[in-house]
Amino acid sequence: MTRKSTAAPTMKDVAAEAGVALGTVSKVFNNIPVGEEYRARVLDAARKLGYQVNSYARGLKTNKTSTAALVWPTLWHPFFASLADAIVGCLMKRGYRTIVTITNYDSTAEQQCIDLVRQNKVDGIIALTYNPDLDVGPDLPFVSIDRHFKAGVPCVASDNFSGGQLAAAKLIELGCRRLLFLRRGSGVAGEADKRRMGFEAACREKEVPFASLFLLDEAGFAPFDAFLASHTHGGVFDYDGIFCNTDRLCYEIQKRLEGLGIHVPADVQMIGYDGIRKFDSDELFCSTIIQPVDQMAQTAVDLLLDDDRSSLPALICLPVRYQPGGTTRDSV
Amino acid sequence: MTRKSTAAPTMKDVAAEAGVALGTVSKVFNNIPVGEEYRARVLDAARKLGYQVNSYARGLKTNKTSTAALVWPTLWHPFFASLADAIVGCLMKRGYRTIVTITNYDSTAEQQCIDLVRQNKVDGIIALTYNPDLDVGPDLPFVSIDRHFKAGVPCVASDNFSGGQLAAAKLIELGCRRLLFLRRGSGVAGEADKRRMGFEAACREKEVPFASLFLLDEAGFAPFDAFLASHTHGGVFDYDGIFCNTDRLCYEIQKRLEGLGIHVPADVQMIGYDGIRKFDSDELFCSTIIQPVDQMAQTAVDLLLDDDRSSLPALICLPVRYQPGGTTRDSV
DNA sequence: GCCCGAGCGTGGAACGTTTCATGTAATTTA
DNA sequence: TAAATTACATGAAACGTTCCACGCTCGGGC
Repeated sequence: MTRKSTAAPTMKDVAAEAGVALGTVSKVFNNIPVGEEYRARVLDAARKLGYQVNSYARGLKTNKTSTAALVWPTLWHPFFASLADAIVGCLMKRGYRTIVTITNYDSTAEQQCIDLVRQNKVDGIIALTYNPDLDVGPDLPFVSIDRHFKAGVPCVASDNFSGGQLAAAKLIELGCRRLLFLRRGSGVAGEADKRRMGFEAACREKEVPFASLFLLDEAGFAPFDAFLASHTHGGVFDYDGIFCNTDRLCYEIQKRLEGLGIHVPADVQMIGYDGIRKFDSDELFCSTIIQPVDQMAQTAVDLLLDDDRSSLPALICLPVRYQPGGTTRDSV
Repeated sequence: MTRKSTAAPTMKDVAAEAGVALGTVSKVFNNIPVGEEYRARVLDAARKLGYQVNSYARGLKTNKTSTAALVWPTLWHPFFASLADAIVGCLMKRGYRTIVTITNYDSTAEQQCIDLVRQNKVDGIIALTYNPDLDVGPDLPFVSIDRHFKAGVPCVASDNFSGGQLAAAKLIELGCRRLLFLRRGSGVAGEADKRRMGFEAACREKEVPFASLFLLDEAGFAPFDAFLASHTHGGVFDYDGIFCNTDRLCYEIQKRLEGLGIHVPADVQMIGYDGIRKFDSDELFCSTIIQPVDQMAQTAVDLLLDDDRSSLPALICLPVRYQPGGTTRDSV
């Protein structure tokens, strides 16, 4: 009787059952060449005993865990959820499991999650964070999504600048004469603000008048309402094209405009950013700049797992595309 | 020189640095009483060296991993995403990390994921699956969401039967004279079909005529279109109330009806099921029966982690509630 | 027919913890 | 004051792997 029947069988049990040495069993489960005769005996014994490799013992010994961690703001929001889904899928395809931690957009929680998963000896971390001076620690592959750190941390993002340009160009092409950019938050650094910069660059180039408005979180929609009031003359809003830096904001602003009797896209045309779809159908919430979610996920995973981490790019911008979705006059 | 400076420090290093025995360091990190003097020395040394417990060594020794696994169909769909988000949050609060695996609704993948995470020595599994005869294996806490297995596997679900009753009662209360139930798929066993059973029970009780229609996946909307055609007389659809077993289906059917010039809620009132919201705002897609997502998550986690697994309930039904969302005439 | 090398299975050390039996010093009891 | 008891730090064994040095066997070359 090698061990109590309730405990999980170990390699030692398999070795005894198969009549081979411990090292031979190990080789079989690591795909290291072993005589056919032996391999068969080991596999039979393993099947008979219901043996499974203990990944904790393996992780202790090898310092490799086949586990990556995701440090994520939320799974609630469809954009983050779809990106998380794609990343988990890519990691699974490469034989990695994924530990998911959720920060709720909180800087402190972000640091805690990173410390926590580091302690867990994961092989790498993919994070989407808001804390600009996060300590990602040494010696562990780290890929950031959509946030560009100073340190040697590679960042995968959609081409925000081009996306902003594209949105402005589309609105102009569709006949708008005066454009408005809207976003939440205040930071003018980092990836997020490149959408505005691209937008403004395109407006300047085409000599179309524009304004940019930041909606601070604490102020709600008050700044927008004020802007709307002060730029409405004779019941007509001066601006006939709006680019919002997320689909969500676009949707909210649209509802606000409709509530005031301003029709979209008849009176004002609008474009959002992200490419969020209703349920998992094809239908968009608004005309939008679509982020290449699958490609971003694939790129992030490749960057995280691939060997040559000595020469990592600082920033990878992936191409975006425009698609009409009901808030512009090109919608079918 | 205790060890190369590039490798992570171990308890042995901390013990040497603090001038105490290995066992003492272990006690400190397990909150086992230790003299104040010693505790302080150990904590100082650990801080100085940047020591962190190696959870793989600990897991190997204790056979406890502080890790749970989620076997999930997708993170794409907002209902599943929000439930996953809530579960991960509950687990984090209790000091557990979560490994997420994604099955894409595939029965084979479901079994593979379960085998995979079992091999990983997780402390428990929470799953939302479609394969009715999944082998969940022995000796590992397992909680199923929304799917009731035969075996001793506890299931957490919303009160589907009451939800169906509630939907029918609401439609009748709002003036509907003839009701239709719609769902995808075919299985008449399990939790999913209880929504129909509750619906039909309420219709019978109140003596309101009704029909139930199953939309097989391969047939698309053809069965519905046929039903619609054969029950439309003089341009008027016989049925003035529809209960769909998901918000998604409700939304799709609504669009289909509107496309045919049948107005919701003026001509037909509709109620869905799930309580999905647009983005993370409060706005619903349709009038709906809301599942108590947070409570389901909390219950599942409690069930998974709490000690007394000898007397587990087979099924826990959590209360649902109705909320108008634009597809019924009680919407504001 | 002998020797050398290739090929391959063997057994043990090591990974970083936890835990338990052991030993020592401090405190209490008669 | 001596013995008994408590309190607590100690160090080694064990958890289930991986991996390397070792040694056995077999075959080819001269």
